[in-house]
Amino acid sequence: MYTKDFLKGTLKTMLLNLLDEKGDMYGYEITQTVKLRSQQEINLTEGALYPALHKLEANGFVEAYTQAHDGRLRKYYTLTSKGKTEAKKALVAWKSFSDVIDQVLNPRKNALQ
Amino acid sequence: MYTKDFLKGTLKTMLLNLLDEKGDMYGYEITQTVKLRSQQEINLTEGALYPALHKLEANGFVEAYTQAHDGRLRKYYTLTSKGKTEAKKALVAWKSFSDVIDQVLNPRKNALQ
DNA sequence: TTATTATACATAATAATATTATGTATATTT
DNA sequence: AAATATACATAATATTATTATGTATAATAA
Repeated sequence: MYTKDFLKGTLKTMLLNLLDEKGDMYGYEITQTVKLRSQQEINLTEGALYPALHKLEANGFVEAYTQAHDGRLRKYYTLTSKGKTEAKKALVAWKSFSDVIDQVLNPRKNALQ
Repeated sequence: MYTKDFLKGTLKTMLLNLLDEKGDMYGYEITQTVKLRSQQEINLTEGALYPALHKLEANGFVEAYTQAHDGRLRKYYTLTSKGKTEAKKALVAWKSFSDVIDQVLNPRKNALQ
């Protein structure tokens, strides 16, 4: 069931697929990209973002390295090969999930019930 | 932000809109309808469904009445006018949310970033 | 005939994950 | 000089899902 994975959030899917598309990114950069792409609708909070990134790392989906930039440290995340596979799976699961919800909310006319 | 409402689930949206479309329904009937329409993908659990229905009732979005049927009691839920308004709002919010997530995952080519 | 499954409701314990608040620190803009 | 932006992180709390458990009747299978 997709349900289990998605009723609780789409954060993991966004993180994995942004890294897959754009290459290495650091946390703050991710928040800005998501804000921009969502027309300011999604404002990732630190309390959600950083624990989620740490969990992806603990699961071996990403690896991290720190780099200085203008006197501040940035922690960059890279997708592992395991993470690339997971990114694709998560994307398919999201599409399936949103289709299924749409089907529940507005079933095809030929469907039963 | 849609985020706040939806990162945590689509259950409320489904409940309100099924009642809006199909008229009065009882809990078990809702689980079967959702299972059928989702091709068995979504299996609403009692621990999620009943508290969610009770909360909708507490918020004045639905009203409940009990009816006997073949020796068993069914608790039917009816949308209130407040609930109808909420159903429409929730449907629009879901569509916006899924569009926004799609936009983050696969931004239009003309978009920045 | 008995056991299992389906129907029908409900709640408690637990897990997962989000929001909010707080903390540290530097750079930039007002 | 103060406020805002950049950059990371964690703790307290809230919400909501899963899982387990409980009660009860009807229908089906062994």
